[in-house]
Amino acid sequence: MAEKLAAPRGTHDALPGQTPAWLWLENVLRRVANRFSYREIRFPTFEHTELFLRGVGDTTDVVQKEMYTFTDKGGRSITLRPEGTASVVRAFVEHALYAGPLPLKVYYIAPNFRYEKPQAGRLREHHQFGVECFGPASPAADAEVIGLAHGYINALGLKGIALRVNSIGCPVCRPQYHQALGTFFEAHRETLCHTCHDRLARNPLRILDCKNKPCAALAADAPAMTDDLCDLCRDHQAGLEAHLAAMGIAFTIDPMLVRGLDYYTRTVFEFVSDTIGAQGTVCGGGRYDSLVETLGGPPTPALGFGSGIERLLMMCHAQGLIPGDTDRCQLYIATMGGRAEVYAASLAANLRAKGICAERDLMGRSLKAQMKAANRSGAAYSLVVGDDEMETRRGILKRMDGEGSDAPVALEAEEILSALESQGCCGIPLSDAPACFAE
RNA sequence: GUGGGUAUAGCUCAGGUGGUUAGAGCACCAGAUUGUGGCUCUGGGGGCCGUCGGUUCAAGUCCGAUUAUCCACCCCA
Repeated sequence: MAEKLAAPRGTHDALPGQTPAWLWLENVLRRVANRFSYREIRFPTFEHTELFLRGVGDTTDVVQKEMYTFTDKGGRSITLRPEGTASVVRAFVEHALYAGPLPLKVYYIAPNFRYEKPQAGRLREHHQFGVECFGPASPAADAEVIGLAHGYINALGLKGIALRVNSIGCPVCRPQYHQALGTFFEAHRETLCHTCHDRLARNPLRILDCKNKPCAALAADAPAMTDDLCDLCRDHQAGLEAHLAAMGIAFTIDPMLVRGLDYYTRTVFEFVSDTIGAQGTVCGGGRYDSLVETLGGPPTPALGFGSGIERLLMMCHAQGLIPGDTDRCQLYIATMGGRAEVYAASLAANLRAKGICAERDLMGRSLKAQMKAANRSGAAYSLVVGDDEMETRRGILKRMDGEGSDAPVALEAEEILSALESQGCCGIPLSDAPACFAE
């Protein structure tokens, strides 16, 4: 054998045994998004590097040291998307969706790429369910977006996830706060850690998020943003809290909550679990009222969140929430002899066209081994086609669960189909409604 | 980018202080009066013990490096 290759560091395959869990999760997410009238948006996996420099912010770690950036054959600087919001906003502006009816509500399920050191719940390619809502400035929208996240967490049955909310102000009040923070931390410069010295110069807000004990202790005494919010931000925050309370969504105000992406204004929030390791943020987002304008569109308030699919899956696994695979084979056709094998091919094809999941041996196995395979496939019924059956044109539909009685049947697709249907084993139309609308 | 743990079969792991042909369970394949699965029993295939170098008469075992992986910091989902 030739030398083996492995998937790149920090990436994972979803093997056939694991994809049912992904599909289940994605379906729940799509349905919940659908209930809130969100529509799916799709966008490229790579963008011009400048989009993220301008959108995410060039002081962020994500942009400074985690992007997969390369020059393409045309000499353009291209970057593999590190997060979804910038792409959605770009599409919103590029296609002038601001000229259409607002609010515009979109969701996506897409991979993101960041050059990080892999860890529990942290990958170099991870998948995100994200939603973005363009147009509304009202805190009702903040509450609805948070409500959507709350909605799928409930729909999945997840326990032990806490919601933390904060306001980081707006372009009017944040500069004052920055200044207040700056002077406060400047006075205690010697107790700050190395990285926080850097933060002090670039973005003192980040010091609040530092986990180093001395910094955290200092941060606890730092002036809180809530004290420096302008009236409009204060009203907005109060409105959000009132909405959340009315919706029965429990939350805590966390003055230390700061997000690492520069575009956030006012509301920021996180849904956090402490059961999946150190990387416990399962959903994070907020309002970004200036981003559309920053990326060349008209001033348009907007907000959204991103939610890590892999982290959600980890939690669902840990809490035993993932249902068994229901995509089982319905009929396994076992054959003996060349004539039967060819006939089984036509039977299987006809039944599949009628929406039955029909399986047959492709490995040239003995009848006994075929029955084993049938059992393993989870098939509800099996049908043996051998010399006798080819002679009499009749066979026996055998129930693989060993219960009830086996049914004689003529060896015609139509007859087999009606026999299956009479036992409640029905075909599924091959052009079904989209999964998110299926009940 | 910084720190710690681990690396033996497809998977989960055994292999005291170095000592002949490296093991188990699960999985896979084949049989158990030759046309019928699940349970049981029997047998089989499959490992340059992550890689390279060092110590030694002798290395899966000790030392070093390297790579991968896991966990934590940082940051984020």
